[in-house]
Amino acid sequence: MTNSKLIHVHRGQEIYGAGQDAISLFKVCSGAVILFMILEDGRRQIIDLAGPGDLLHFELEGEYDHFAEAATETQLAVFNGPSALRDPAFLAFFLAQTRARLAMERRHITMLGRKNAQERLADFLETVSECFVSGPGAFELPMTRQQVADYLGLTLETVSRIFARWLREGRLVQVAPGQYAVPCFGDTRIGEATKVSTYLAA
Amino acid sequence: MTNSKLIHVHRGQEIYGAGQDAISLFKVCSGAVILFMILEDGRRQIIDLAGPGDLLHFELEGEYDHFAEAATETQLAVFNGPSALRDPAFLAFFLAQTRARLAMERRHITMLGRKNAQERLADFLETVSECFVSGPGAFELPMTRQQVADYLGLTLETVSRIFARWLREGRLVQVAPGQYAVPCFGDTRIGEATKVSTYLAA
DNA sequence: CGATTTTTTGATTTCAATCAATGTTGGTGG
DNA sequence: CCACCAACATTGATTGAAATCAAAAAATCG
Repeated sequence: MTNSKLIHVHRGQEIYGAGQDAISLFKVCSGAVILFMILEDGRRQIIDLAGPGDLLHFELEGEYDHFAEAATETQLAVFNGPSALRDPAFLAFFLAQTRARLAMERRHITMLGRKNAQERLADFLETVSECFVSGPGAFELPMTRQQVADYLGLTLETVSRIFARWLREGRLVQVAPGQYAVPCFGDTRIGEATKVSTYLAA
Repeated sequence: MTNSKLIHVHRGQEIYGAGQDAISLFKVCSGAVILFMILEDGRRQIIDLAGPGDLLHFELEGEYDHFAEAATETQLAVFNGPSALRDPAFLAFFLAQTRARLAMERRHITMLGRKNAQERLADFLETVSECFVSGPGAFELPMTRQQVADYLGLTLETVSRIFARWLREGRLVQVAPGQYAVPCFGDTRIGEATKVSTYLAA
């Protein structure tokens, strides 16, 4: 059995940063972690949002090239990479996570390169609604407008305006602070196959 | 020893496509391969440009979610994924390639989300100049303007305009069709540490 | 309850997209 | 060998989506 220890990190706390030596692997047990890069002049781009079950990175040696920070109160399992990979079950998990992350990043690249602001936000809310369910048809958005903007390659003003418009038009409903719902969910007139992103950005 | 067979693919020929079953792993021996995704309405985003030594993908089962096409005349080594991975040396290579691809994609995401057109092209030419060397300070660009644009999330007109400006200003020199050089290379007044991308986009 | 952070909203600007020709290059067959 | 065709590239004029600049309003926290 691969052994690990559990740690708790607070909202906003850095887990690791660019330039530091990669020693441990981290798996999210609860909460959410943002992974991001920062350019010399301070521009920030969030690469991914890791939720329960996700590994944060796949480095076994050398330095990190990015940052990891808790977006909410978070529990992490910490592993020693090289020794954990000797466990065939862990290796299989590691490889599966790797493939999932690569696929996620391909989608992210396609989104940033070819989609407009509305499509980006719609895609993002769809992803979040699948990963951070908080009730029937409702989901938690564990990020500020600035963080959403940094994920989508937009400004916080643009994100705020699109949220405002969708809420005004009733495409999106705020059920609690940080919690939203898309009313078309379960609406049989629209059909089960309707994607949230298609509905929102229509 | 992990066994493989060699195949040749012509410029423009598809190697695999989204929806097909992933059976084989491919390693580029010579030439260049573009990896891309296509949206329902035809918008295309190139995810990566694979050169000699690179694996094209890391799927061992299931369907591809993207396309691979030869950008030039290309030689590929084809492996059976599951059996190749039983070779520890191949597994190490596979993991290293995986990490390299993830890092590349993080940079790509950051570029698309936060950099302007000039910075994107400068970054790209820097990457290409390291991977496709064709002489002292010169490099081969194995792609059309449209392909460059599809990699950078721009239009071909925008790419063409920036190329034209840099060539006019002498920041970039065309040494042959499809081959360019950045004159600051080896210019001791600028210093060895000068990055091509910094110089071009300045 | 005051102070700070976060969000909203409005006015204006800007960079790249789009629309529209024109020019070049490379491959093919007469 | 050269003329022609198709793919590729350039260049210009104009538009448009999102960024930027600038306050004001809400939410969060000690």
